[in-house]
Amino acid sequence: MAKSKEAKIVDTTTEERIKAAARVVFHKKGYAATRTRDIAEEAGINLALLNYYFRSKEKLFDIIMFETIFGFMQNMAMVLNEEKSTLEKKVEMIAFNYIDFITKEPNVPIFMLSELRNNAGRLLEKLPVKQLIMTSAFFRQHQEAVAKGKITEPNPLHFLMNLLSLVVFPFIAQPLLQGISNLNETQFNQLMQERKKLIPVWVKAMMKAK
Amino acid sequence: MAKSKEAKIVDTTTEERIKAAARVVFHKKGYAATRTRDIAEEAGINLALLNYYFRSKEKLFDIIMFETIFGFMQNMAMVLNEEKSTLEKKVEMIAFNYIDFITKEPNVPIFMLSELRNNAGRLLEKLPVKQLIMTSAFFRQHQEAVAKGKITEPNPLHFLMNLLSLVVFPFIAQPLLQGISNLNETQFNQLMQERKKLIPVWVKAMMKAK
DNA sequence: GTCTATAGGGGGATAGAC
DNA sequence: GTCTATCCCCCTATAGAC
Repeated sequence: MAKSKEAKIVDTTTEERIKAAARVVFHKKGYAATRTRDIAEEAGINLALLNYYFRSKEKLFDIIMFETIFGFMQNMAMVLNEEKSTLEKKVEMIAFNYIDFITKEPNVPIFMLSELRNNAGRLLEKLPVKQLIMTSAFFRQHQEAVAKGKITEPNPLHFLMNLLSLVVFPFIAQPLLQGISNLNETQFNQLMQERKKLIPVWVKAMMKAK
Repeated sequence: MAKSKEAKIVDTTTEERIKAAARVVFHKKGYAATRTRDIAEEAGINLALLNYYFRSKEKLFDIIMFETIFGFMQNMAMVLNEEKSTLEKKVEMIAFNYIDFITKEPNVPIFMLSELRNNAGRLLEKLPVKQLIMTSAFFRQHQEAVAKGKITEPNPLHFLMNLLSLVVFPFIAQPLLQGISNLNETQFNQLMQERKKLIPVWVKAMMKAK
């Protein structure tokens, strides 16, 4: 077996290898800056095969984009819909799961949000995200806590925004943050690991602020 | 004077009109998806003039990118370096100024952070951002508050990340947030206006959390 | 300074051999 | 299914007239 300079994707069907390569390149560069030739090279296949399997760059992109959004939202939807766990436990789960996930896939958030900015309508219409989150146990539990006076801010969207902000934003701003501090990538990731435990504490304090 | 279909940029020098148009298009689409023809059309000039004034797409982009980052950081650096204002006042100022700024320029954060991801080194090296922020009154005041036991989290980077997260992230995630809620743009902006007053309260509570 | 016309190259997609 | 060769459009950049 020939050695390649970099670790490439092997040991699956050709179609899967192209998709895996497309995921890597699209996530890193975005749609416009990605060349189908980059994907072919990353997959270790010929350019013509890409069109043979997926017809066009755009169709391949739509598949990757859909799977990316779905994979990102699925986890959140599952956690937010757990009937048995408390609100506090859900905050812990989101912080823990997403910090681990984004550490492994640091390009996913900004990729998703950049591409959504141009095509939110087309890309989101297939996903029943709205119902899954707005009618979740998370939102119901939030309302109950507000009614009992345990949470001051009555709008659950602020609550969800705050949680996601604290978890996701540092990764998106990573280049800038490393620019103004002197952290290398390892030190930055350590900082993010710390946040797994800090964010639930902070969120609890915010909930009761007035 | 001929009427144009859309409001275009007029009443300045040609060079300024091209820059203003480039700012609009680059901010909206990013470097790769922007065509020089789009910029020329937005500026109401001929494509050749763009190269006459700026030599190349990349050179024009570098100018816009530099000015964008500088404009964004300058305000922050000023606020963080004020010797007279308290830490709490600085938090209020950042929240207030940036929510207004980003409401007017909603594409700037994701544009900046997307493009920085690929070229952080080249694009940040000209800016003395590091010293301006890491040695600021803000960081010194934070350390003093920690010493006095008024703030529990000793790392000022967490503090700055949290503040920026709460302010900036909701704008970046706007398409997704509008997708899962049913807010139109006006309602979304009202939500952001609410945050001007809420964020300082939340941050104060977080500071004392343990 | 501003335009028209065009060179030159890159990138998506396909034809056709194997 | 997979490859090589190639088409052809689009985009950046420039030449040259005015």
